[in-house]
Amino acid sequence: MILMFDYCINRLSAYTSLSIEEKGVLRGVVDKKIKHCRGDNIMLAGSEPKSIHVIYNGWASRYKVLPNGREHIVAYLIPGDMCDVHVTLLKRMDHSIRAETPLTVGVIDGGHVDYIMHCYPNLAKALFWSMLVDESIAREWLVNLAGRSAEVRIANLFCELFLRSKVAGLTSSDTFVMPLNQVKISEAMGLTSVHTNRVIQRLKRDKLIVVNKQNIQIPDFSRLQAFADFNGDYLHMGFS
Amino acid sequence: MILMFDYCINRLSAYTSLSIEEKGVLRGVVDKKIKHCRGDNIMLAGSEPKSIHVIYNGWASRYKVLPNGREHIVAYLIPGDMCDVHVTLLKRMDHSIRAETPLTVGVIDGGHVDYIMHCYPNLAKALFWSMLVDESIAREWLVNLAGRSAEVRIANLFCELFLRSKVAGLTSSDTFVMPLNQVKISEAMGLTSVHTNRVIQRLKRDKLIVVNKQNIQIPDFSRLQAFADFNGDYLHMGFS
DNA sequence: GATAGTTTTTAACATTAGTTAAGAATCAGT
DNA sequence: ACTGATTCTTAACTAATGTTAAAAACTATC
Repeated sequence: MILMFDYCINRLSAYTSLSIEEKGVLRGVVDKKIKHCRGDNIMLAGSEPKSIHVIYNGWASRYKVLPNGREHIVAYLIPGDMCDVHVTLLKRMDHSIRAETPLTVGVIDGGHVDYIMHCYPNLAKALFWSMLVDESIAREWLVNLAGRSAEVRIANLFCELFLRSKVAGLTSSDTFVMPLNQVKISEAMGLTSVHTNRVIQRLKRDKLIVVNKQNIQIPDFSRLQAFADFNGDYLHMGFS
Repeated sequence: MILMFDYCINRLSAYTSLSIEEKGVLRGVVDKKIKHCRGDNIMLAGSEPKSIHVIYNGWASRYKVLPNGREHIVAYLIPGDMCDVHVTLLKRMDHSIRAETPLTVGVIDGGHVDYIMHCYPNLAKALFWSMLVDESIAREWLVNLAGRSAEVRIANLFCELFLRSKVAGLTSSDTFVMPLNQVKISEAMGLTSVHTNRVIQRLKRDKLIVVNKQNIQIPDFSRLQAFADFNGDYLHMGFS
């Protein structure tokens, strides 16, 4: 359980190396852990959270609801990701966050956030950096939705999720865990679940991915990367 | 010319009221003005800019190039917007920025940025806030691309651009200036220019917008808003 | 190992948006 | 006012993705 925070530390370390002290501070400011069931909202659009949340395990999504009732996922959150650092400045959530699997989050409340921001400038920068990487990912998703066919788009998503999982320390060799079903993929990719299914079948048939329950193996990353027109620069984690 | 910076100050004022001193500091840190021709790159993906840029007049776009040569616009920048505050943390640009009209930018170089960040915490927060609003806009664009039909999508864009122009102080009553052609709209909306044209004709025919050269009049904003399924919360500027 | 719930798969058909290419209208510079 | 360049518009045709609904394959639980 002590290791829970390490996914987050791994991720921030892609930006800057954290001192033993800084890592200790990060672990120390977590006030409590909360467990959520799949489907629970961690945070609702319009709310004004006073604390920030770090995902220990499980996946979550940022999503918005359209008037026709359809829900659109604008980001996936994996272990180590922080949910809402931006509320230090934006006051109100402009989207909701939901647990997409059973999930545990660490809660760092407002006072502790302020403490980090004032006393640990290097940590503060790392937190802002992680927000900006989220922004960069959103921009790449825009290109993905606007300019790539369904097949290339989904292949691109798998490349991203594999690398993000890898940086967090969640992969074993060429395999990562993708605990979301095809409906959730379709809600993020702007496709129907039927079409998402057609596309994933083709990716499997062409051995670009090998799926075994929730484990996705990428037998040849560079082949998938080429097919997907994927360039990892936007993750700002030192990939070409 | 002294008033050039006011669009930016207007925008930041939607977040926090700036003191006379702070406004003076912002104006004072601008080292030089640069004029760009339409089509000029202000900043290239992969570069490591040391200064930040504020748009005085004219419009720009953030864009990425796909291997097939197609260019995708991921954000429009209007007078008062800052191009690249995030390079204080992200080092490399993950996208390019281009002047889409003749354009003047103010340049604030690195030293001055550091000075603001250290000595004017309120200003520093305002700059970070503007980045986070950009991120929020990117998320809304994701929903727009993934979940709305071409007609509603473009209507939504016009709502956004009208309100952003209004906050910057660029509108006169119900009219704003949209200096980009239909090709540029299509590059942002993930549509072909032919289809963009079809859609804009329908919006004009239904009097949701009235176009006169580069002036776009919105005779009944609430009607356009309803058609567009637009909710301005994501702009974080106090709209419902 | 039977049952209910969830997720994936299939199929037939409908619709939106893309493609290509050409013509009309508008604009900028002389 | 004339010319060339740009932008907008139209048309006929194509392709990608959406829609609906039902069946099959899993998964978890008793």
